[in-house]
Amino acid sequence: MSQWCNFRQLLGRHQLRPTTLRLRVLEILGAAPQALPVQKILALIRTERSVNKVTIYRILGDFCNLGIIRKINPEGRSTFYELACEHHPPHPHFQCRRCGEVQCLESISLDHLCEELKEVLGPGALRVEIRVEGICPKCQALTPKKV
Amino acid sequence: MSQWCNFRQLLGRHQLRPTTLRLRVLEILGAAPQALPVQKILALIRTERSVNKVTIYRILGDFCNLGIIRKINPEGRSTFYELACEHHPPHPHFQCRRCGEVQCLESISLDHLCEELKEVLGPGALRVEIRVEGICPKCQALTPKKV
DNA sequence: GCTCATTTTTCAACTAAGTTGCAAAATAAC
DNA sequence: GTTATTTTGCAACTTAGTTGAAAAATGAGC
Ligand SMILES: [Mn+2]
Ligand SMILES: [Mn+2]
Ligand SMILES: [Zn+2]
Ligand SMILES: [Zn+2]
Repeated sequence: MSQWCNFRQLLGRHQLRPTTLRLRVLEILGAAPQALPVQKILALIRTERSVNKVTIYRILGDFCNLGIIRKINPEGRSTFYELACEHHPPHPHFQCRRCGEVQCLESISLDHLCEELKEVLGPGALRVEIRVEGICPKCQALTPKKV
Repeated sequence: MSQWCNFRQLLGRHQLRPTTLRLRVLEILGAAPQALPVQKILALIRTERSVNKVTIYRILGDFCNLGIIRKINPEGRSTFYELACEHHPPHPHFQCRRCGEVQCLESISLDHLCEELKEVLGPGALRVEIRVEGICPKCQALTPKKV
């Protein structure tokens, strides 16, 4: 998604050392066209080297607390993550019931919807997560509708 | 939430026998002013009798597949459920970062927001889940903001 | 370069939610 | 009452994520 960020600089701004793993996690999230589950991130790194899952969980947890990445809670047991840099303002997501993938609906601004919601919610609302559920085009194609 | 439904009838319509446990689950969800986590449902029933968690998971799973109840995926590891009868059309939810409770924002109609989203999504969208995150009034009161 | 303090990564063990297959119990149909 | 079907329970398992403490890597001061 974002080749535009300087990840070393980003980490520095948050007093985090630019270790190989931290940079790799950011690169992976930055290159992904969609939000990724932890397992996928782990698997990608493990094609190159060995890592302990605890390390990845801790890296993701730290990034999330600092607001560098966003955590997404989709249907199912695994959590997904995506970059939260200025090139990726918050947006709704689409999750496929078949394959479980989580697509970004970047064309839909959350700001607009949030305005409506905030009228009712007041200032207590810190974040809004919108998840649309359905069948993705890829899966639709696999099982064409019977006529 | 809903004392207005005839649960025996509801189960009958779906060819499910009106067993004590199934009715109890519906009553609990119907009486709750908010969505409940599985653990809470289990705990409530266990104040009255002994139950195996598997049974509850199966009852909730069946209800969910039949559209009798709705599953909510909040932050955290436990799933929440709520009645999905005609008295409870889909609506956004508010989840507190402190206590984790999931309140229903019934005053906000999803239909309106869905219209906007559907323009972009086409007919592939089967369901929309909106989750607002923040601090609930109860928890706000416990930790008053420092002036 | 060497020493010490701090940060990062690993390891092993654990927790908690949810699942599976099958047996026991309850219920309905005959 | 006997039998077939549905529901519930039991035990064992899976999977995502967590914990605490040790080992390894790094950085600062010398
Ligand atoms: Mn996204
Ligand atoms: Mn609700
Ligand atoms: Zn799909
Ligand atoms: Zn609260």
